[in-house]
Amino acid sequence: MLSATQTVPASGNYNPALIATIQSQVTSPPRLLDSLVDAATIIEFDRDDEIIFQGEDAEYCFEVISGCIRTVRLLEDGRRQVGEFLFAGDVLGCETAQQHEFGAEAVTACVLRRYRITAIEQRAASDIAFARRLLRHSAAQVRAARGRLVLLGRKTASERIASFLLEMQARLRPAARGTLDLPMARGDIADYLGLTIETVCRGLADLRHRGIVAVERTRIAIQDQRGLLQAGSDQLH
Amino acid sequence: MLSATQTVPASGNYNPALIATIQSQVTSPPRLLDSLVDAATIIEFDRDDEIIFQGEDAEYCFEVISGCIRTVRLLEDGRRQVGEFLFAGDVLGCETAQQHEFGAEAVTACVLRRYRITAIEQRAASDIAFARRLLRHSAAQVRAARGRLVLLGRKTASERIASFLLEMQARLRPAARGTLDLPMARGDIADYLGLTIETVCRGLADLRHRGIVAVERTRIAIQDQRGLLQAGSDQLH
DNA sequence: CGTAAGATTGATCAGAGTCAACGTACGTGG
DNA sequence: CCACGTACGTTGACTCTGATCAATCTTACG
Repeated sequence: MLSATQTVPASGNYNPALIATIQSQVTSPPRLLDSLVDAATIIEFDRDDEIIFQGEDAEYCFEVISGCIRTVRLLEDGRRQVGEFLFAGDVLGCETAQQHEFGAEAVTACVLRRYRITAIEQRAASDIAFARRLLRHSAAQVRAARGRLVLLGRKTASERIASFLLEMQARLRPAARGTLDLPMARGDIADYLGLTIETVCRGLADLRHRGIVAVERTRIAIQDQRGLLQAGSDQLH
Repeated sequence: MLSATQTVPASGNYNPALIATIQSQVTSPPRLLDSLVDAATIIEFDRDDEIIFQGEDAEYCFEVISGCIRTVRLLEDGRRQVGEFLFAGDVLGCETAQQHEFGAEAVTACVLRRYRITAIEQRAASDIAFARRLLRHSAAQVRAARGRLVLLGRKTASERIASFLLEMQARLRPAARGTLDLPMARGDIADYLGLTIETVCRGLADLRHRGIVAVERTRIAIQDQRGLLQAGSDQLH
């Protein structure tokens, strides 16, 4: 199963452009786990490799150097919910719980930096600036998850899909002007949005017919930003 | 609107039994904000009072002394999502964001202790044990919100209702043996579970017909615990 | 070039939403 | 103390969104 190849301990020479941080993290030039980088191990995974098993004891957490990860919760009968997608710069599994309640899988081939959770906890116990950075990160995670409650609880299929594209637009560095290259397949999007593959397709087709996006398999061109915003119903009351 | 009556500053003489902590918090006898109690103000609210307005600048956070609170997000067209219910001992709005992204309203008349967020941040900057307690709390919030993603994204109406009853059973001290007195109305439950009022009623009726619960308005008697667990599909893969 | 995995589209079905009527409990005021 | 009114809860009939089942198309890759 775990076909991960473990490479040399972190050499520290990563490509900063790859890890350009996004959105909320823009304010914190020293990234979340930077100060622990020397204690980390670089690990690579192939597409669909299991990075964290659902229910596994929480021993490690990971920072994404490149590639895309999904977190996943499986119900007994096979129903699947994707918790989040992670991209370069994002951190995975550092909410200290006894067990990882979501699994994590590689959406694309990816490179991660692995940290011991105990190391993080020790650092948090002695370095207050570090603890506060963790706290900020954690608060951002809370807000992100709660935002998704609205999407899953109250939005229609097309709204969910429009919101999803807006989120990806904000988080993915657009390939070309207004063009997104989605790393994940329709099934992953469906399980992220609480829909089926077919409904995701139809939702995209709907946005296409309305002239809002052009869809070419995994490549999405956003042609009407205002229309997409409107279609997403993201504005609050 | 705000018919809150502001009383004397915290006298510190609350009923500990009322605030008996639950579930995850059981491990931390010194409660989250105990050390700041002297800087807090006691505030009371009537049923349906607005405690935090959606979009309001984040200046205060609250600890529930008694009563029940709901956090709420409204979309422009009136669709509503309840983020969480809070009971005695729970803490509200201490995830430091610029604004409160959910509003908060009193489900029942309630008594709160109000803290300045700046006070919390200052304390977190100087007291590392406090910062770690905040971190634990925040991590618990992340896990709770993510658990709800599965419920909203992948569970059927009856499963959501069963899960809800199980959650309330765990969080509410049962009135009598196996009996829950729900403080919230059907509409609140519906908006918490991403359903309509009617579907909540039908779901309860369904559980009743299956001999799992007895329903009498706001009072729910759980007659078949195993059946309820099964109906909730809460076991993971 | 052939195969397989993924994406799309169509037809049909079912679960939950909507609309409407009715029941029940509680609080208020006569 | 009772009668009424209101808010909330329940149930039924019907509708509609999104799921399911099935067929076809496209692309990537061996």
